[in-house]
Amino acid sequence: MRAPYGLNIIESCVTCPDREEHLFCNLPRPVLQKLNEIKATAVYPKSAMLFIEGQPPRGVFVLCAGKVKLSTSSNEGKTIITKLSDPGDVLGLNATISNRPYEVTAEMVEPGQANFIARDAFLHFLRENGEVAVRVAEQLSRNYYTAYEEIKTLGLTSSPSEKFAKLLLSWSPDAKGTDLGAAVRMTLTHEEIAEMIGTTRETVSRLFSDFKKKQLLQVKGATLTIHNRLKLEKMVQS
Amino acid sequence: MRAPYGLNIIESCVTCPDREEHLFCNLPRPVLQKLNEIKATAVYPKSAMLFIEGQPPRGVFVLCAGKVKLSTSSNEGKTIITKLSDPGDVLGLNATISNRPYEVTAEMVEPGQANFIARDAFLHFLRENGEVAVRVAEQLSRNYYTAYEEIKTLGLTSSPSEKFAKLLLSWSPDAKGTDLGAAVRMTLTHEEIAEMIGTTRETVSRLFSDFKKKQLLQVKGATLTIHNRLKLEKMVQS
DNA sequence: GCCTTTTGGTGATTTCAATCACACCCAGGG
DNA sequence: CCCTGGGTGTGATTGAAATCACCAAAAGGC
Repeated sequence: MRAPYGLNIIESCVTCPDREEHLFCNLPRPVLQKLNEIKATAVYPKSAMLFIEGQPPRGVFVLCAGKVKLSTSSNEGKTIITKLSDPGDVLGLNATISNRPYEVTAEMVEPGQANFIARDAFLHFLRENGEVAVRVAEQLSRNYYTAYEEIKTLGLTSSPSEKFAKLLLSWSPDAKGTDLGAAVRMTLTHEEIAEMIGTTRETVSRLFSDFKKKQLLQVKGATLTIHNRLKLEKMVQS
Repeated sequence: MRAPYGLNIIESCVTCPDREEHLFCNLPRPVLQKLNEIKATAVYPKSAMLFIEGQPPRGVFVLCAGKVKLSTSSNEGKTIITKLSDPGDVLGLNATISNRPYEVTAEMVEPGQANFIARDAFLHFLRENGEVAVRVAEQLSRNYYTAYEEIKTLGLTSSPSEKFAKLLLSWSPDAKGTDLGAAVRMTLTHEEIAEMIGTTRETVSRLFSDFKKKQLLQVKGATLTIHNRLKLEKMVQS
């Protein structure tokens, strides 16, 4: 069973930007073949939910194309976005491994495609393929580190401006330590940015104004360019 | 090589309160025997540091006795306490598995004892003992969930009073949903509580006053008793 | 026991972001 | 074309917690 426009695990891996980061990249062909047998590919429109926080874990989703927003909400309606996932990411891994409810909601923010692997088949596959199990452990460990970074940001970063600077820097990981202006395509609304740094829409609006005034960045349509990366770096404490 | 006062992995496990939670409990004797061969037991005084945030991972520590405080600091001196570990917990696991620097500082808050297993020996041991590797994956997954809970608390819980209520509830996990007063021994200073819920010492002081006034709790020496658990539960949102 | 140090209590003041309240822009649909 | 609605900019007001500034109480050290 082939994916609608030819994207499946094998092919998506060919284009992985950073192969060691991805669970199923650089596996021997026969193993990939087995993976292809147990996966089911589907296309998702914008705003489709792959899974919702609290649901029992059905299995994992390997994102092939599109962007996914991972978020949690309090029952009062406040929402935090914890991660934006790109193609290659494996979603729902923790819940599937530990058989606990999904801890986040995964929603497509750009239409795309994902391979679904049901829990039973996935666990069975892991048991048969030790090397993949090791990768899963490594991936879990990475997830943990990401979560820990988030804790440090939320717990130790005091001001919204600092968190905002941190976020901007995370968007232009290249040109680290240099003063070169990096251009990033920004698809998020101010509301969503607010949910990423734990503040309000209005504050994000004001932050954009301030940062523009301070010559730190520039916005033209959906393109955000960062001038003065060094100043931004000086703003983040830890 | 026996531990100074007879506590080693095998014996500490006999007293595990919740065995499935612990990495090395209920393993077959020969496996435990191998573990005993590669471990080194040491006694630590109060305030001893097992490891410090940022250090390269030397290995894991299995806590046998005492209490350990895990914390992170910003370079501005602000500190958050992310966890208090009890006997049976494995410390430094993530760093050791993924060969990244320790992400936290582990400091004894009560004098105690721990078994140290050096990284190389530990990884070798895991490779030889698949069943333990699986437990490691499960433990990593649990660590992730704990971290995620922390994120939810930090990101979605607005007021200090709510976080304080949450913390108090986490201290009396028994009598869930009942109105029975639970007594807890409290060894933390207000300063440390502040570091756990991300607020200031003064605010914690005021919270204690408020909660006493509202008949929610009572403090006598180091013993804290919680009345009105139900009201506390109503205070926490998610 | 006394003296130092750490910890805890509480008022007064300040500050910074949330909230409220609009007004504006611009894209898409009928 | 206008009209609707989501997204955005910005002032005014408010409020809750940080900060500052003490003092009191307890815990150790000798």
